[in-house]
Amino acid sequence: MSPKVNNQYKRNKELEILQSAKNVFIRKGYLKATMQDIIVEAGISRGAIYSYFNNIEHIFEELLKLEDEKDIIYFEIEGLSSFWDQLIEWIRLQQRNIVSTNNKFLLCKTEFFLTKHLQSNKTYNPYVIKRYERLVSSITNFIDRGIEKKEIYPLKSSKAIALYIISFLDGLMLDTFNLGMEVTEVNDQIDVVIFTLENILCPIK
Amino acid sequence: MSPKVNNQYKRNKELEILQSAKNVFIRKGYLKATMQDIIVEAGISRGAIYSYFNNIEHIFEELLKLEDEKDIIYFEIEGLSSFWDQLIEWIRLQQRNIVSTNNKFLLCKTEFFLTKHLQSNKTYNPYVIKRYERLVSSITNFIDRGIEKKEIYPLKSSKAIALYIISFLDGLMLDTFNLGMEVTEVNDQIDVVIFTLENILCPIK
DNA sequence: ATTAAAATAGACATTGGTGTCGTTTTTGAT
DNA sequence: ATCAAAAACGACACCAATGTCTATTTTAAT
Repeated sequence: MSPKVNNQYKRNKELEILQSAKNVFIRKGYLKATMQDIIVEAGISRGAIYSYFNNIEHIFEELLKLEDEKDIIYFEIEGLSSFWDQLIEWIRLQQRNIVSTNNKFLLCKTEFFLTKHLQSNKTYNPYVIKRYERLVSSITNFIDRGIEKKEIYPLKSSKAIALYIISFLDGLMLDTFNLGMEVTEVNDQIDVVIFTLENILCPIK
Repeated sequence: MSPKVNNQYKRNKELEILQSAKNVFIRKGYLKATMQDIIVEAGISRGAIYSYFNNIEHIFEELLKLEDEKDIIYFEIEGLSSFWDQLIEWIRLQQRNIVSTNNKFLLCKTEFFLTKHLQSNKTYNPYVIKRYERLVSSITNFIDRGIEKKEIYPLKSSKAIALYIISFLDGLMLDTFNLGMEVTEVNDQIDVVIFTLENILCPIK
């Protein structure tokens, strides 16, 4: 009688596999990546990997969860600076993400959601919706706090403005990925959107 | 001695196959669609289809060309109404496209470009760039005509505004497809973007 | 009606991946 | 050192799709 093996070990191996998988996804995209690829990248055997994950879709979903854990929603941190400064800082952060090359995995996510949805007809993925709504409410609440603190006097509803910002950034991200930042002129566009936000949020001074 | 067969016939068959292919793409998405599917949908033999197209990527590219022929760029038609009315009318058209289900093929295109780019690393697709720039310059020129006619007094460059509009609509399209129009609240967002355009274009009256 | 080229059919070999399963190795409690 | 359970291995049977190739049918000019 002697049941076996460490508990932390399994989790580590799992994370190791997920990291290898991420490399593969970034290199090949979601749909073109194969179990084979991940097996090679992780330097593990077929049998082993299947004892951790059922299939490649499962792996991607676990990876998503993992990334979400890391994902600190910026606006949930109570800011020290003014509303406007914090907003602009966040937009600049997004700008840097769009331009940098580590948006690759972001694009894999887009591919994943897109193809998943294109297959399983008509039904929207509740997980994706939850993610989106979390971001929306985090920005909405941020705007609401700005109103409470009397730093802004928005001319449209907080939520509509939040949704608007997200759409714009998603579109800019997608187009820039497909076309390059020279073609989409990211900086000019960000400049425009900041201008429009000033007009719609009406920050004091 | 007697060479053979009608010439128009071939083209018709080609168009027929492309239409079937489009149905398949809409139903399954680009990457999940197979030659098999198209063969069945078109009710044609394996041998026949391969005498028209080399592979499924080839089919999709031909389909793209075909769709582009149909694609009338709205702004290239000289409008009868005022600048502002014409702009709003176009945005409403986009709004309807986003909400309607025939954005499915639009999403297949996105999937195609995305995965194509995710594979062939780093290099942007010149065809996609051409398409994008055509749209950009068509909107830009439209705005410029508005300026000439003294109907608007924009506070940012025409091109930056054009790019901004496209990004926003692309993002809204993508998110709405993935999440549904109830979640993205399309109408409210369109309302916001029109408001911002009024502030940035400064139409007379 | 004949005929040769073109168009179509569908069987086939091949490829590239999947998930399973029996075997071997490793693990850590005793 | 022993031992049973857990973990890892990798061969394998299977599947779905591809593109090719030979045979058959259709076409329209003669």
